[in-house]
Amino acid sequence: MNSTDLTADAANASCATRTAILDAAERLFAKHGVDGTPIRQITHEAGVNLAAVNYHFRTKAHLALEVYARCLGPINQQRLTLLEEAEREAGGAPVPLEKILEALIYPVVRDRVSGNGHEIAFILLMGRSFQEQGPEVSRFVSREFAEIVKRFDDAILRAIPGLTQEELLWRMSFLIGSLHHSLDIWGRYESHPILSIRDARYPKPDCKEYARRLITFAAAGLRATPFLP
Amino acid sequence: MNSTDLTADAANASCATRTAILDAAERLFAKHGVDGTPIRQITHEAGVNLAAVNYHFRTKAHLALEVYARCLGPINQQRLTLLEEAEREAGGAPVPLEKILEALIYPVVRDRVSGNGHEIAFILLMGRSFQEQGPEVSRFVSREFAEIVKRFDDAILRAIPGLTQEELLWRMSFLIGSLHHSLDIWGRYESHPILSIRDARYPKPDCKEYARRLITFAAAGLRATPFLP
DNA sequence: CTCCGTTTCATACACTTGTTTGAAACGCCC
DNA sequence: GGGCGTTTCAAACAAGTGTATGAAACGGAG
Repeated sequence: MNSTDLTADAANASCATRTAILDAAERLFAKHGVDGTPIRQITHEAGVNLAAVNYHFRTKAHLALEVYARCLGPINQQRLTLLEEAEREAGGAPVPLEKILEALIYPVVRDRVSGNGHEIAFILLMGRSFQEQGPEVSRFVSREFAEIVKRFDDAILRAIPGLTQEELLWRMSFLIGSLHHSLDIWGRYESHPILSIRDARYPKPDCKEYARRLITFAAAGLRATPFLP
Repeated sequence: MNSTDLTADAANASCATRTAILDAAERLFAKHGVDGTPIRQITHEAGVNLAAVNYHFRTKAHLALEVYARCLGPINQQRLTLLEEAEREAGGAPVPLEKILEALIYPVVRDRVSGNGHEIAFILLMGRSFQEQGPEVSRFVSREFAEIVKRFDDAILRAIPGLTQEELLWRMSFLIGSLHHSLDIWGRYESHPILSIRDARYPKPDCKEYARRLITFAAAGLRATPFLP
């Protein structure tokens, strides 16, 4: 009866209209943002009644929270799985940096390219979640990322001896920014305005090649010898 | 009489309430986004009447456009000035990569730290401008960036022999993403949720140190030898 | 079939949004 | 000071927003 419970609030989880709402909301949230998508558009696209969203999820914020959770969970799970796999493969030795970055980056890229079911990347809204959403969403997202950050920080610190924790903190923010922004460009490659100003156009790289480019860039940035004052 | 003219539409530019609206709008847009800030909040914060914004700027979109223009102009101007200065200093030789990045990054960082007049960085909204705003704003922003991109692309290509244009295109998107995201974190360093999950806390770096960290990271990433398949 | 909890529906409510309107106040030049 | 273009103001408008309500439809258990 605790109304602050986030998962499985009032309804029994699996339900046709419920998941239909979640799917439509995820697609529309990714395209126009949470505040930018009216509930009516969600219900229209999902083919359900307007009141359904207020019945299954108590409010729009709760809906957004569950969309975030449903999208973030599998991705972070995959990240951890890939990292542990790489650690097992490396034995006791430090995991190669490129392997770590692959585990961090690839799940969200793969999800972007019409992955397991929801075709549009919702991960792009994660970065914006701290600005647009209320403190509830922000806290949930950051809590969801807590373990990820800790595990990957440790792995990277082992892979790059001499890198301080403070320097890593900033370089991780650089890395995450690179990931989100370039993913946005990659996802809407054909129609992105900033690309049309270049004279020459190049074919859109596929998922693997894009990830490789990003990993190469990030690995070099992470390994850079810090400027000592 | 051309109503599609963007700069100096109906009013004679300088006017007390007009600039008050622009200032308040810039501050609020940066904090809550364009769609997230009602006109009433702008006029209230500016201490002017509600109808003033529709009188001086015809519509809210026009207001946003002028806010973008007023913020983007000086920053890009500074960028070009710094780059030309570095080129003059280098004679005919290629400008050192770090100098180029400094010219690209420093103006927006400096603007962020309570610069010339408007204290809050509006530059953060630039990246989002393609998602939230209509095609008018997107086209304006991308046109505004056209020269910047071309000039800096050329300079970087000269500084890093062997780097292909296609690879540079992607690495620039990585760099811009790093800049925007880390700037967001840096600006709200004390209260950012993602930072509170780390055990240890470090003092917020000052403007110079933050820029140096980013430049070190980006320079290494740009210089990375591309993975050849 | 009947009953009852669950789900769906049409409709309405209260509120906020951007924009418009017409009158009042202001600042000048003659 | 009178007249007039420019600017400000209070009030209202129409449209869209999230949410609440109560009745109708559904679907098994008795």
